[in-house]
Amino acid sequence: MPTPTSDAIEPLKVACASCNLRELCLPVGLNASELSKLDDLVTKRRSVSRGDHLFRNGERFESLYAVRTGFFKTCVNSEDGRDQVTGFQMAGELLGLDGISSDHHHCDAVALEDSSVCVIQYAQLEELSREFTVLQHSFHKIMSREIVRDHGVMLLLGNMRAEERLAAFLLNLTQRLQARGFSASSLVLRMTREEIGSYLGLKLETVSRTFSKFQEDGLMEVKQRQLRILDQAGLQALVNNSRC
Amino acid sequence: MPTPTSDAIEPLKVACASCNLRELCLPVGLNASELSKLDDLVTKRRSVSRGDHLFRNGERFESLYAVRTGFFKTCVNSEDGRDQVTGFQMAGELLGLDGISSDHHHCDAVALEDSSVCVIQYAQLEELSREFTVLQHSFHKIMSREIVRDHGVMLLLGNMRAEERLAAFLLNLTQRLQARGFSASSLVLRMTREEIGSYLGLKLETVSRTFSKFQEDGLMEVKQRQLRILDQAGLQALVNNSRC
DNA sequence: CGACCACTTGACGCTCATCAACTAGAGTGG
DNA sequence: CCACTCTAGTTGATGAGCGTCAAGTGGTCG
Repeated sequence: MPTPTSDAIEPLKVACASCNLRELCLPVGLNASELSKLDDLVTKRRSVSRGDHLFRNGERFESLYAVRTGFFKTCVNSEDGRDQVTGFQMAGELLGLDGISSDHHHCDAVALEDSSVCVIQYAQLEELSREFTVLQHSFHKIMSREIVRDHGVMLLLGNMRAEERLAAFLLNLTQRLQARGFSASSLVLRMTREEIGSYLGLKLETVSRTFSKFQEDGLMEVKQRQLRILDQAGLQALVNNSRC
Repeated sequence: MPTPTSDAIEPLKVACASCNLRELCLPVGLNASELSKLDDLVTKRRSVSRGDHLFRNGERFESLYAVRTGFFKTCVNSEDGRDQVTGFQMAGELLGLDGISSDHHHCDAVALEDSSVCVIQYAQLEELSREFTVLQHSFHKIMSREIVRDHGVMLLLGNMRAEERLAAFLLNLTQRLQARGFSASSLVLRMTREEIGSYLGLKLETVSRTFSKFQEDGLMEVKQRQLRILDQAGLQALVNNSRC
């Protein structure tokens, strides 16, 4: 149950121009004057406590959200109660793109730790991107990148075996963390085995077993959610060599 | 092997305004004057023979393609030679959205029957969509719809069993055919069992077996690629009731 | 300290992949 | 027109991989 207090809207001015995520987020490539225009659009910040929803499937779509701090998962659910995690989002990544299609969200977005997001009014974003070619183009690129990413997940779900899936997942995660200035080898998972399993099309027991196997094989150290990659090349080899 | 002659560029004028796909394709919601502007943009048509590529992974991205007639598949391939069909496209559907992310295509698009497409210069589309709000919005909706569709496939690949996957696939296919004025019950597959399997994360033998089982169960008639749906509700029930 | 939840590990069985043999239909050439 | 070939599809036998069920461990929080 989400507590209403956790979704407090902060009226604080958030300056994209001074945000350290501006090279990862929507503002990529904008010049100073364009950035200041973008700031007029991103006027609200919102805090979401761990476990709470940023938005839910079926809710009216009005805004995109850029993760400022924290960590999210998105998941779709079928009528008969099946649940599929479609992605994990960290700082600088955009949430809510699915909502554009029908003015309603098609998935749930849940904070996996206490998080804060920048609220981007979608109507205003469309307006501003008619004015600034660069913004328009980079928004399109972000949507397209999401499509490419999803196709990669389809490849993973359709073709790979459990070990390959988990290895690919870990490499993707560490790569994104590294792009944000974190260590490429040491990380703390924000999600449960079950959530990883849901994303990868596996059961939590299989995820757990595969972690144990990676540890036995000297590829990594696993202490609950504390991970240390010992052999990145080894993980990469697992992903690439389907038959070995 | 693609024959060079099959990719002939036809300089024919293609009028979106008079195209019978305008309610399914990019022009949705545009008025007469906007439609005529769009026509200035969509100046080329291209024919692609069965088996030939419309574009390939790695090629420079310059245009989107709207399927005018025919049928396509798109597939991604990993470094180690794995192949995953990411979608099947029919009349009115857009191809190439993945290319926007990096100015290069990230998948192959192959015609499954002799086909023709409208060539949409992407740079011009961006330009025009800065001018026409409606076009901008409907383009965004198309991209978002692609994301939503991909999430649906992820749910299918991550959670469903073979019968459920095939049933969901068939229902999706007939629904799209019906939207184009074809029968909801009788159809001819344009793709092989292997291509269906690749899309659904199954092997061709499993697809074949599952078709046979559906036939035994009286859900449909299967004669090679000629299908007839006998019990649509039965297929729907398969998709919805994961435990029966 | 006790309760709870995430996680681990083992035993077993189902689903689907794999391998293989066979059939049907389409295209080819004598 | 018939044999020949090629590809797509069907069907059977077998087993690997992962799901399921169950018991147990460890860390966390009230």
